[in-house]
Amino acid sequence: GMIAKQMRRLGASVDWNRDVFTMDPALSRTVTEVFVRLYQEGLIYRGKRLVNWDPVLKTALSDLEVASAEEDGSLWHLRYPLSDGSGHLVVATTRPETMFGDAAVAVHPDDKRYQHLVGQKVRLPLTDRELPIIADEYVDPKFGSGCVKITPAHDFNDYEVGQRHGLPLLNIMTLDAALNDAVPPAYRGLDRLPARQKVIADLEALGLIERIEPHKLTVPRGDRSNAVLEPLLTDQWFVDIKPLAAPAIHAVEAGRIRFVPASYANVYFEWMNKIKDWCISRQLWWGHRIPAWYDADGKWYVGRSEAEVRAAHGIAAAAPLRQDDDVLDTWFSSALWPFSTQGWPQHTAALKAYYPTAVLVTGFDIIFFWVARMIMMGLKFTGEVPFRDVYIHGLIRDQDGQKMSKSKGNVIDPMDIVDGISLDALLDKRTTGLMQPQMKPAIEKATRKQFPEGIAPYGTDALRLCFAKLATQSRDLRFDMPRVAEYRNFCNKLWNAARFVLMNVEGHDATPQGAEFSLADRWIRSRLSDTLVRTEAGFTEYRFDNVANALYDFTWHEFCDWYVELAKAVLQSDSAGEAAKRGTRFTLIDTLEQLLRALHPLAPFITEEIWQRVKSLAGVGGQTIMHARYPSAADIPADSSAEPEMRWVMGFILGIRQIKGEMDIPMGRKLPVLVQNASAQDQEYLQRNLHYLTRMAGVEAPTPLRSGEAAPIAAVALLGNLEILVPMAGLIDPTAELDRLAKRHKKAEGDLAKLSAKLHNGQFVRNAPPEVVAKDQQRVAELRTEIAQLTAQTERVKKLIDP
RNA sequence: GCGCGCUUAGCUCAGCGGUAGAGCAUCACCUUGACAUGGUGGGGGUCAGUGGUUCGAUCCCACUAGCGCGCACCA
Repeated sequence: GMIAKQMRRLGASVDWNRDVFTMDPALSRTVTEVFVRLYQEGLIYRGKRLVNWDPVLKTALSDLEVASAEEDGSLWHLRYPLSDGSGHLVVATTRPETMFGDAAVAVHPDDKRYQHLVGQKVRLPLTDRELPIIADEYVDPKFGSGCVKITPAHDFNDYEVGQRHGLPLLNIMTLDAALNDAVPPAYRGLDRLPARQKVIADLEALGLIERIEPHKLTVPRGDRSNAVLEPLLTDQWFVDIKPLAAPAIHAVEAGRIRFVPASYANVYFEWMNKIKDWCISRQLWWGHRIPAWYDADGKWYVGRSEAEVRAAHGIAAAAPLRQDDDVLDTWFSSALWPFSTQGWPQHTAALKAYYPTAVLVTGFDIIFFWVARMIMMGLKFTGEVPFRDVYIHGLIRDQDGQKMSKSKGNVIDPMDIVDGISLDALLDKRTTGLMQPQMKPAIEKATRKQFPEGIAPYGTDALRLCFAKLATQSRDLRFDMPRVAEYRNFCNKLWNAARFVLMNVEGHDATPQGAEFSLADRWIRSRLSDTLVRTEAGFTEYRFDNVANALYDFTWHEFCDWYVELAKAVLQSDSAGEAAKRGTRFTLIDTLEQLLRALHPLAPFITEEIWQRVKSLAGVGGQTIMHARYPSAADIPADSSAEPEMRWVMGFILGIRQIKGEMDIPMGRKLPVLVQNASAQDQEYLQRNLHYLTRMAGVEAPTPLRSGEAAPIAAVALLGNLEILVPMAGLIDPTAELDRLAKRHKKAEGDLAKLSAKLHNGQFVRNAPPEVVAKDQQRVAELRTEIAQLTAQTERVKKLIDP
């Protein structure tokens, strides 16, 4: 329920009518059906096998649920006396307590030290048993003593050796991992660890311990209980997985399923090629029960129901049948999800429509648990892959790169970012119901430090935009609250931009027919077109970070920073005609409306809210933005003349702003400006865009310097060959201006030195593509002009200081 | 042991053969009629190290160092 609520609050647009639960009757029937079919084909079998046993949860686990970690232990070298009394063999072990389950001692067949002993016997200390000495390639002669005790019922490798040599399986443990009645009375009932102490002590007393050395060993623990697992011989159900894995491997090899990023296919192949049979039975009370029934003799029958079993095997109603108490591994039913949810085994319309799906979006941590098994089961039971693309996103970690977990107390509930949470409530949330209550003070301290005032409310859109931005190809994503704030601010920016647009369009004529479109109008459309090219590419490539960036940059740095400001020059001008104002109003509302649709998948709530007020003004119909078409670059041609002219306008404005900024001249202060060296195009651009330049740069109308007229002492901005002069009298500190010039001069000289060295290299000129060489040559020419201008300017300013 | 990933500005991360980018942080200026959750401008990087390929390497290759992950595992 909580997860469903989170999904709704996060604006997931899923079909809630199809909400189902794995243990719903329909899905349970699918589970049973699959089990029965696999059993009938011989792909599910039951048997006494060595499995990973969790002695705390008292259930079998699959290999995937085992988390191994290196821990410190000891390697005990034990003396096993030879039966003929001629001495002893030394075996090395990390598990001395399992000696009661030994069935042999093994040496390598080529090991000269022990070859002569193969076939003889040793006496197992503390017991009255004798063990054969066998030869097996499994033994590494260089490790330990080169002799290994073989305990087939308590070690996976020893099990294999035992199978090869026909050794007996001696189970010495109970389900609690205590020693059972198969061991000498003195050890019975002891847990394995106390038992180990006692065995060591007793062997020591008998002088049967050669030596003990410290040893690092990998200890398998249950991923839920953290208990040390025991390989234990129990009756379990297994899936014979290789016949299912082969087609699943092929489907990915053949490209019928594509992993994104592609490197995850290797992870998949690595596991699938070495896959082992899947233990699917669990000794838990929660889950799908195994559809197998036992008669009084312990013989089992698999079927869809007890009635079917009785009918199929002619078992009288009076004869007792007992259903298997075990349940299935939860991933067994999960593996069927793509088709169990669509009504399989019936050939439903839903199955036809929604299987396979286009994409599975998931985390890398469940590629084996879930993705691989869905592929195997999907292919097996429908003959088709369950999905075409597997998009693997990274795992959100905390600000220190730690995986979020309840026990670490570093979990952040997305709802607490959306709604905000007080420190007290957050502390409460993180410290109640802890498995390890002793962690509470540390968690409290860390939480207080990180969120001294709790978490502010940021809203769903900010969180979603932030996650999109974080969705790079990397597999760990550090969560960073300032990143959410960044997008909260973005939403605020968008909101205010929309206010501006509405304020200027509501109650005015914004129809495009017969309107005049300014340079800025044409330019912003062209930029929108380019932005949509980028969002389309981002969605296609599953690069949602690129989508978020493209929309962020367009909204903030093109639409707000430039276009809205340029639009003011038209809308607030007395000289601009109605047709021009109409063109700008239309472009404002139209661009905003398309931008909202472009942003909607990432920020569903704010875009809907604004769109409802914008749509009619933009002449767009529809009930909800959710059903509006995503805007397409194909509908908006790029404008190849507006872009360069606008770049010139921006260059002009930025040049003057830089002078003002560095000289600490308030932007509001109108400055007189002269231009020099203007080309025909510069003059044309200048004339056409005076209204933009004066407003955005905060200058009076720039006047061209007449030929022959002496330039006043001025700060200079360069735009190609054009020199923009800001007279310094009374405004600019000449020393500061010299610093500024020197800085730019140094940079230009550095660039020039690098480039000319490159161009003097004959190899470069001969081998590099001509356009690269031409570009560098042009750049060198520009730099030379710039340096000449800067040098001349520096001289002029110097004279001012020291005439 | 096998496989994979990472190392770019103080922080979090893009870029990945042809003049180093963003956000945050930082400094200066700005109560400008959408927005101070803001505006304008600035400072800040020998792109982990070494070698190779190339006219040219942050980008490709090899090795080294550090960090991390997965799988397997020597009793």
